[in-house]
Amino acid sequence: MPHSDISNAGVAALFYETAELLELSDENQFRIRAYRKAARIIEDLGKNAAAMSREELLAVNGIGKGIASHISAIKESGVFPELEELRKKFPPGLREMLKVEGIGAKRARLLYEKLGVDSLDKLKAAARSGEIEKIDGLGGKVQENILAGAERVRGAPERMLYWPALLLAEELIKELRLLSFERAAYAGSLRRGRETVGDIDLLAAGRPDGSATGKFAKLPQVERVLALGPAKASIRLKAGIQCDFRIVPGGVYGAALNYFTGSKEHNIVLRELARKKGLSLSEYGLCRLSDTEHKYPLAAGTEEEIYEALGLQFIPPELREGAGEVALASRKLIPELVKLADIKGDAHNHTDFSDGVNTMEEMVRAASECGFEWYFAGDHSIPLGVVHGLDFKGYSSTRDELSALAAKFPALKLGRSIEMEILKDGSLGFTDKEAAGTELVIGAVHSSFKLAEAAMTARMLKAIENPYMDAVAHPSGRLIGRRDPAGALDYPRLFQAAAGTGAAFEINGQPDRQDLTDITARLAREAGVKILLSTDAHSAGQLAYMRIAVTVARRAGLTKGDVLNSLSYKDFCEWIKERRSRALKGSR
DNA sequence: GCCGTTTTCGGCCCGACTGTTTTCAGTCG
Repeated sequence: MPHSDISNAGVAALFYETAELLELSDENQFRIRAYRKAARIIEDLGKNAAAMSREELLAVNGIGKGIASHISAIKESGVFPELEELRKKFPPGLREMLKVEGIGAKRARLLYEKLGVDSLDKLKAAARSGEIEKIDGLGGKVQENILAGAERVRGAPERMLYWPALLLAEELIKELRLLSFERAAYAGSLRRGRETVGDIDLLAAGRPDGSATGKFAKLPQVERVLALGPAKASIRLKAGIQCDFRIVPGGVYGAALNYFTGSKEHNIVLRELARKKGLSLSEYGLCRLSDTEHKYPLAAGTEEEIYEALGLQFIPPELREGAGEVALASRKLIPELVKLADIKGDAHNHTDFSDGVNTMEEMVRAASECGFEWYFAGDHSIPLGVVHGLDFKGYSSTRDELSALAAKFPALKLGRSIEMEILKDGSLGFTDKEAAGTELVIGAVHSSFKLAEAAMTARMLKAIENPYMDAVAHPSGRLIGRRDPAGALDYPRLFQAAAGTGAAFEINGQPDRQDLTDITARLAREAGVKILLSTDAHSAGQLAYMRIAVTVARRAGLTKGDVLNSLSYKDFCEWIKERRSRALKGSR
């Protein structure tokens, strides 16, 4: 029976496991790299890999004949035969051991072959009994570290949401400034704007003489020091996340920032490109191959110089995932991404009329202080009783209240939006006649998440076909780390329908939503769907979440023109009016 | 296993830190 419904995450997991077992087999490192790369590419594909044709798969950079055949075998049988063979060679416990800090493939295999260690428990026992230090090449210190590492091993590595990690990084950078580093920045996956991060990477310009890393390792935020050298410190923060801090000379700050921002895949593509030009790229700059001491860099001070010296357009950090962006940059096809300064307003948020904590006036004041040109104050609709969803009467009376605020905030154009319930059958919380009397409808699902894929897709399609559905909010319903996305929604169909009625889709900026994601937002734009960036603020302070929504949009490659928030108040209102009138004609 | 304006074979990014060694392997990012 074909298993074309196997998810991309499922396929990727098989390839990641294959890479690990090949590593234990001491296989060709480039073959291992190819599996890891393919796994990452598949994770971020957007479309279901198992449902793609061989030709489509081969067109993806990083997927060749081998991987394409493997995917087709997995689709047919549900298993990956090569992986099944590898699994027979090593006990499953060896993969557990690889999670221990300081144990890689070589040591795991060494411990297995010399001592028969094939589980975390046996590993701890071997360390305690002093057997490990007797092995050639290992010693007492290694044994000690392995024991400590084995005690700390947990399940899946914990990742922190983008927003708290960002605030933490900004706090640490303030500390670095107090240590008199003038130039310091966060890099890594945080700078690339990934929805969660596994660690925080910090960089500062200065003399790597050991005094600064030492001071950094003594900051009050530090729980434990993992490694400490003159140029680099790795620490575990009390907030429960690792932080790698690196000091580089000011002259190579740009090269270091580029290297430290990654992604690893992006760096590899850049370095390969450099090699083809007879150059070598590292955190010390772009140098001639002969200049092994990095004494005469051709570019090093800024990232811009490096991309230019490689013959590339500058690539914003959010696009540096090794997913073809370097090829685009070489043809000058990187778009001008939307930025926070382009954003003129927010349309999805809440007051204390429903489940927000601030009054309408407080929200409007906060919006005004954000420098917005316009603000559509929102609230939930019926029948969402638990959050005091408004009926049409409630919507109308609170809209009058909003109008009364206009005089107090003359610089801010105001509107009233409603986060409209999409019921189980796809109908809306308001009748069509009532919906026609609203200024902006943003539809959302808050119940019956567990419908099967077909039923959920049909429900959303019906909602999108409603001519008053102006935008669809957080379609997957996921809460990162707490609630999984609604089972495999058929996004291509939803986006096709939305392109037909002109309905927009939202990128929700709540830290644990980020929904649409970078991947689905990219698909939406390709289908011709407009995107609404939303804070979904439930308090005045949460209007800052627009920054998150913009980051997701940038990762999706969206420009100002793709995003409704960049429209002036007049144009935004015009968009709503025209969209509804077109959808009404289409629905007749 | 992937890839190609030096093509279908022979390459494939680069460096810091640690611990164990006296020049390097393993791990990590």
